[in-house]
Amino acid sequence: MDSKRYTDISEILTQYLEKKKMRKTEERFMILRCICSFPSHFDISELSQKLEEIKFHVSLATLYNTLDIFEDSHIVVRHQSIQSTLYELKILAETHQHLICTKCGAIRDLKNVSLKQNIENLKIPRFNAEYYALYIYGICSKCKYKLSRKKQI
Amino acid sequence: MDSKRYTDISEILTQYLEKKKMRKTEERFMILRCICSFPSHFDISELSQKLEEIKFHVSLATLYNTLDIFEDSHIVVRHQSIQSTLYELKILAETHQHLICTKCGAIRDLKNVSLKQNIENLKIPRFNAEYYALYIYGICSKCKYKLSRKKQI
DNA sequence: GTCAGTGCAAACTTTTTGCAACTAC
DNA sequence: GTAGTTGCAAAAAGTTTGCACTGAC
Repeated sequence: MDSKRYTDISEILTQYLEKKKMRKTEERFMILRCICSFPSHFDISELSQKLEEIKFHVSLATLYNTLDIFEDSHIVVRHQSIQSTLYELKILAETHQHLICTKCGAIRDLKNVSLKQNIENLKIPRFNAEYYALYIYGICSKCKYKLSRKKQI
Repeated sequence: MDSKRYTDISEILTQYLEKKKMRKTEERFMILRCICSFPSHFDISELSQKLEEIKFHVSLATLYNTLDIFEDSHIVVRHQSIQSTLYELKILAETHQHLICTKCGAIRDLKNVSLKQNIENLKIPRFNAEYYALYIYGICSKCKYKLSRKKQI
């Protein structure tokens, strides 16, 4: 687990909970610690599985509830994918754009710094932008390969 | 209903079905005709409702199946929103730049031509880009106004 | 001690599937 | 005629909710 990252982000959570007069439960911090160990996107079932692995049982209701809190406190961002909802640490999501294959649903990250700056520097009237998500849809190389083989047969 | 638009798009569907050796059923063309009458995004239940209104009953299974075909033939694009899946005619979806208020959930469209061109001209290795969606999250002017009034009280 | 937070299971929503009936070709 | 489509209902998958118990404050 990335303990440096966890230390920084847990401070954000602490301040958020204090500001909202919510309780600092063991579950909330353990879930956050677990999320910090994911290198990229994850869904509820992967998170639940990882928590079971370290013998820390949390109910589904609590996971959903906690991720709503993390989303509201801008610790994670939510991506709606075809199968289920994916989450990602916001600090990771800020550095990239998403490539989504419309055949298999796989998500890849694209890092284009100038595009990132272009979007962040947009002047939008009557709107306070906080963060963004760019999804580029298409066919990944694996599926393209499969499709081209199908045609040959 | 926009019959000019329907005439053009039904031609795309006809060619797609012939190419794939699939049947040109009444349902498929009536669903397309109905979709052409939506000015913007719609979901399955809105589409179903609109079809009932014109006394053309179609089962849910057929609607889902048909929209998969329309997506594959690039007639519609799919947006995963929090509540349910939204669809939109691809020709309407020229601007995929959405502003989403994190307080009230309102969606506004942003038209920034240079950003659009920037994204469309991206060179992405091992990925065939087809279309994109940019979601910028933040606070809309209405909610900002409400928040500022709250603080005064 | 109090009430927000949690666990569990049931409920709910959206989407998919199996199968019989139908129809475009 | 036949195989692709459709309708219907049941099933599956993901998420939310109700309620009793627990523990942070």
